[in-house]
Amino acid sequence: MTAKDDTAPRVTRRRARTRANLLDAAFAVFAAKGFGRVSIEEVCEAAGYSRGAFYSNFATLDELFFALYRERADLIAGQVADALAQDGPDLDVPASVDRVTEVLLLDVDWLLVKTDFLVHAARDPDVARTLLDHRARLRGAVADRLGRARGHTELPAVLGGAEGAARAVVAAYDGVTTQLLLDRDVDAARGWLKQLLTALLTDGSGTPQ
Amino acid sequence: MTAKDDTAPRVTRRRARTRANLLDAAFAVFAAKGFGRVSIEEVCEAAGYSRGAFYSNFATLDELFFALYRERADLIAGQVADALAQDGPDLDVPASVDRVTEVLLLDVDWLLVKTDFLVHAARDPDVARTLLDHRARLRGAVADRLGRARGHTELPAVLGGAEGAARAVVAAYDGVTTQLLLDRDVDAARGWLKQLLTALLTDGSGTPQ
DNA sequence: GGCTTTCGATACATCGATGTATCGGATACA
DNA sequence: TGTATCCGATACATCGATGTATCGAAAGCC
Repeated sequence: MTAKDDTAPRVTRRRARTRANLLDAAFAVFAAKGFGRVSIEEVCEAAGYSRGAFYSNFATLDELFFALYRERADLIAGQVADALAQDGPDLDVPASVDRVTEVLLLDVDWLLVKTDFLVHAARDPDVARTLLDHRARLRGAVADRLGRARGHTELPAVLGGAEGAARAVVAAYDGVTTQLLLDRDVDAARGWLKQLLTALLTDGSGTPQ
Repeated sequence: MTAKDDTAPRVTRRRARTRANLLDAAFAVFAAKGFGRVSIEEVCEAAGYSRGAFYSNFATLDELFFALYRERADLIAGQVADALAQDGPDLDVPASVDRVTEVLLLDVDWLLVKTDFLVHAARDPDVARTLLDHRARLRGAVADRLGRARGHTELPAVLGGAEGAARAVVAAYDGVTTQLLLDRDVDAARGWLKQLLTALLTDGSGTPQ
């Protein structure tokens, strides 16, 4: 009964460090070369370990990729939730759009890795389920926020309520991401996403210019 | 002077057939497994040839992929141009949206391959240039068509003219594509894209429901 | 500080994919 | 139909990546 956990390992600190180092290095390598063109060896080399360390922590490169995605996606989801929560009880659409846009289009490397993961998920129903869950959670947060937007503007009826509007927000984000991956112009993408979201959410009567 | 071409080869029919067969087989295999997980051998096996045939027609798998993308992208671009040209001198937005949506979301396999190509292009500036050119051509066709839309509705001012509206159309298409790759629901995607485009192009006063 | 457990490095065996060189058969042209 | 050319199949050499088994060393616990 002195054991704190059934499967408590005796040594954990070093292991946790190397695992985190491997994940960080993998993120950089994946972003630079693309998941499909990276070998286990390359990840280990970038992290400063040998393959022994890898196989001690992961069974396959897919497993590492999956863990990496999960980690970073949760991070971003938290940041978005924070950005949405910074409003008062009433929603200020332009301000929210600014903050969320800032968070979502912060790191091009993340968009690259995320797209690799999308390609991966598009062929594997189980992985697709995971990604769809993440997206649903994000969409839900946006819809919740929009549902409480009784303050400033009404949503366009064409989209079909807060849920539809949230889907539109996600679609706009995905669309702008695609262009950003090609031209790598983060500032243009941010401005463009703001413009799109404004057009979608304010029925054209929000910001005339 | 009897030669019809400087570099005219003496035998061409068989070669053209096998090349086309290889491209078709590669399309199917790429769609099923993803470019990053396909070997030259697999493509040849699917096409019913040996690797000798491959190396006689292509230098590398990337070269085949590039040719494949070019071929199909031109095909789709033509179909979109046709769909846009079917209107009279005045533009009927809902009808055009219907036709273009039909063409763009016809084949999920093509969307899969196209996304693989996007991932590829995102890491290679030269390839990115090619993809950006294709997109610019499509966008230009849409903008042209929208520019002549003096008939039914005015475009929302937020988007900034026909050029901006065309960018919005492409972004909506990309965004819907992302979702479609995950849930594989073509009908839902079509309906959703129509809804999005309507919301973007008609300022909310087009189709109230 | 001694002892046990775990982590990660090294070495090895294996497998698959790639690219090339060569050869037999098919194809177009006279 | 004969023939020169081209195309694609076969066989081989090579290389890189993977996975495993083993061992030395670091880390935690007493």
